[in-house]
Amino acid sequence: MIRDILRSEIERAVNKKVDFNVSTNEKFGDYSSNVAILLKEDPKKIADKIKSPYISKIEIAGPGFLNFYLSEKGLMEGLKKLADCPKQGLGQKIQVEFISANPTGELHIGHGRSAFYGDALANVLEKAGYKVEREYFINDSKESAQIKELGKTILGKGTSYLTSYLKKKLEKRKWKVDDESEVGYAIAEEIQEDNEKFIKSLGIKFDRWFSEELQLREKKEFKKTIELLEKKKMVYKKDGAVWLKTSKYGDDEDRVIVRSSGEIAYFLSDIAYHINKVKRGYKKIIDIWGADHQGHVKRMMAVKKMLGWKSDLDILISQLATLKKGDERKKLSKRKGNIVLLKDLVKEVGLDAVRWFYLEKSLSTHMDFDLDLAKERSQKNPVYYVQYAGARMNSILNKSKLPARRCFASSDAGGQISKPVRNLILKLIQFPETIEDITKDYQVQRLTVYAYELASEFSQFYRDIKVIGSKNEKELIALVALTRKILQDTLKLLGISAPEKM
RNA sequence: CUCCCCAUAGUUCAACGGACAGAACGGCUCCCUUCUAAGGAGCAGAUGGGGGUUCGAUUCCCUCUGGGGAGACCA
Repeated sequence: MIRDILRSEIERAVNKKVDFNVSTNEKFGDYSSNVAILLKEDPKKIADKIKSPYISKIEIAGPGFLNFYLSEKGLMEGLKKLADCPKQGLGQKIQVEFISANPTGELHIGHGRSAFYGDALANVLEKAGYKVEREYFINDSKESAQIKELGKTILGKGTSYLTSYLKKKLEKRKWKVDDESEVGYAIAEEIQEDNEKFIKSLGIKFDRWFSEELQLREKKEFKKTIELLEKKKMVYKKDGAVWLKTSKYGDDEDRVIVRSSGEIAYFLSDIAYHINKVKRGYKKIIDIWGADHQGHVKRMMAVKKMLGWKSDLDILISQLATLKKGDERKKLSKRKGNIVLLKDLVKEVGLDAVRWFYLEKSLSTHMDFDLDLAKERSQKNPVYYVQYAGARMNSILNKSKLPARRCFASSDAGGQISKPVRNLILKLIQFPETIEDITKDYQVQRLTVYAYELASEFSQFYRDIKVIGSKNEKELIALVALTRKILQDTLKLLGISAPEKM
């Protein structure tokens, strides 16, 4: 990346250890750095020491920033680096677990956050060179409370989860056994199957569907986990229940892992699951949980410390969506029935617009879900602006008689790079930087910002430069082809289609 | 009562501790003999209050206010 090249050029010039920035901000040169401010040195002196063929000009501005302008060679170098994107992953294994909705009903719009965010994050990490596994945990243990609850409803002894969807599923069903666990599990499997189908239709592919029942409970993993924790002397009995000393490792209090009834608590299952994951040798495990699980973060982190897990564990919390109707704000609640299914939203608004709608927001934002706005946005969504720019690129490439070469080589510039071309190149070379930034801070919405900016930059280029018939047509076609490639890559990471025509 | 998250234009959202806080939608002006006007150019409009750390704070710390979550031997 050109940013890294500039960084090392500066490092060489100052020859000191300092954690400085090299950033882009179109207002201030192509790249800019605060190195002089941090070192409290005369920026001019530092600027004079930097000699690089990639830099054509250094400006000193503001409270001592160095603003860099790339030379033609710098621009071309940046474009060359596009091919080998970032490489920080080096094939390390990362696991991303997301959605993991209970198999007791359909996915609602709250699940959409985890779904699209997790998918896009996994895509980005993959692009950055990590080996990513996407995993979905199915809470389907026959011992678990919600499966039993579901079972009760099925047997007519309760009303939990009783949606029209479930009612339809239960029509004309007769049960030979009178066992809540068994019937609950049977129906949960069917619901899960429906959900998996639906998730696939969203363009999300999981590498592993991890069943709590089959891969933990049936394999006696709960028992093994308790034994392990006992061996570590981390458990004790109180009031007939088994407790884990999580408070020793940063949790607010100790937690029950086996209830006095002998049933296991969900927390134990979660520990067993994470032990299973850790054993697989990931460099990093990323869990995306709903806001209702935020209270569990501390206890899981406590277990990580307690057992000395080697894998990094990042638990991301997706904040709740609230439903807004006019001035009224409602909590999404299954019980109150003001739940909106994700499939209905997709049906109404379209998958591309829905994905954009979700992905442009950071995970920690409390989403105010205004259904009317979402519908309105189906027509005014920025995603169409981005796609439209892509369609224009296609149109140019199709109309030109010249073949689109892969590379926009230095010689193509013909000695002079015009402003619109230059701006477009600068935006292109920010692509790997955006990927790198996201792998560090997981702020996936940067990608939608980037996509929009790239489309916008291209639209200006389109206005100013007539490609077909120009004397530089060959070079410009190569640039357009490259832009299309990067735009397609970006949309692919977001899981959004790139139509050839609109 | 304790813990966690949030508070930015009229609205929905952005902003690795950096410069003059960006977009979109909505409002107001302009631009179609030009490779797709689903486009482009421009105007108006915002960091909840008070402290602190820093050369520099939307960002970090404290506090107040206002929202939302979590606080079961439910998940």
